[in-house]
Amino acid sequence: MARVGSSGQGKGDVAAKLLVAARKLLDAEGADHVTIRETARQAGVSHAAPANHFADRRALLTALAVQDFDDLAEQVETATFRLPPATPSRARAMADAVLKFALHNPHRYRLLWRADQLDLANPQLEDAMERLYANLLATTGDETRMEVPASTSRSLALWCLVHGYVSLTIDSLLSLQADETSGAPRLHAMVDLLLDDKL
Amino acid sequence: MARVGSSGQGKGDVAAKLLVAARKLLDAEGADHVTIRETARQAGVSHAAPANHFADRRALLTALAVQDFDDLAEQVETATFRLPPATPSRARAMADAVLKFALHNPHRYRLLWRADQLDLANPQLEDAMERLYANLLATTGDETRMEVPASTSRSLALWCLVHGYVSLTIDSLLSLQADETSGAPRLHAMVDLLLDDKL
DNA sequence: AAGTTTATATTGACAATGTCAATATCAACG
DNA sequence: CGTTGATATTGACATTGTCAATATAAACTT
Repeated sequence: MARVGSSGQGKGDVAAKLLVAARKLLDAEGADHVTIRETARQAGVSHAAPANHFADRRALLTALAVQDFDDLAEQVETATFRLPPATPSRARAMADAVLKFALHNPHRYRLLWRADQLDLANPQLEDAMERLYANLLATTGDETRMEVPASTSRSLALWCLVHGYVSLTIDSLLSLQADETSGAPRLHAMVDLLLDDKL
Repeated sequence: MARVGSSGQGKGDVAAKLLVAARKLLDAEGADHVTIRETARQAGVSHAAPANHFADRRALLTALAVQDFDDLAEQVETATFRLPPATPSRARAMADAVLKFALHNPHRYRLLWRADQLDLANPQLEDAMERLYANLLATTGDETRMEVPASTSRSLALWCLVHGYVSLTIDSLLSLQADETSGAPRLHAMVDLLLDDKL
């Protein structure tokens, strides 16, 4: 059984130490460089020890993604919860929060959408994703939760626009000179373009 | 020097055979399963033979991406070139073409944006990307080529919207029930939402 | 024609990885 | 005290990308 807090081991559980090590690797070099063996090395355990806490590499990456989905959801929440729903200013705040998160830690943002590397059936991941989506789709407030009305939704379009822009931006794939430092003004303008005369 | 068509070798150059094998692997299992050794095996050459034609794995994947960028650009062109610029119908046609390409071969579409796996400095890749972007950004026709005006552009917003939707769709990350078979109607509606009262 | 260069192909090796099997350790429990 | 169960370790295996050494054969030079 997993001992609680009995003997004084330096920091915490092995699982926790592994997650810390894996996160450092993710932030430094990206998901592809988060290897089980290097993570174990950084955590100071043998190369097979992680198997007791994470079934395989996918499970380890999924655990990281759960943290990051929650982190992003929280940042979006705190950036928008005070603003009135269905307003351009709230939409801009959401876009800003996502862009800021992704620019600050691109590897984390990329991991969130690497469906091939994650265990999408993981309940914790599902919950964390749902939490984020609940916030994203509540931005324009024209529908409640996951419900998609007849044709489409402003919220969905807004989210796709933001995600597309952010994804391409952090990979420098827009092939457009960025004369603006943060890129946020351009995103603001695009959000306004989508919402103009509609809110 | 590379011999031309001298001796009767079954199909074509080794480089060509490698690309064919690599493409089959890409389509079947995704970029992560396009390994140099398996590609060589499928092409019937030794595991080190590819090194003569592709410097490393990245170069092989880049060669695939060049073909796919060109392919996608061509499909967007043929789907839109007859339609009048700066019209919603042309924008919808562009969106349809991209979505169709991605749904038909998701692994190819994903590869295009895997900046970490591609050699973005490769001139052929740059050309192919530029060709695609020229088409994408000409969809709404409010600017000529790569030129980004003062604030933003409808074209850029349109492209980000389409790319975001398509990316999330092929990875089943929208977490929305798809009661529509193709997903195209929903994308149409979102495109209209962006362009309404502006064209 | 003979010799030399050059491109390309092969074999073999190395370190690294994910994962499995066998074993060891060690605390909790009967 | 002995057993059990969770966890850790070592060792092994197949696979991968890449490099070095070598072989081959065509093309070019003299």
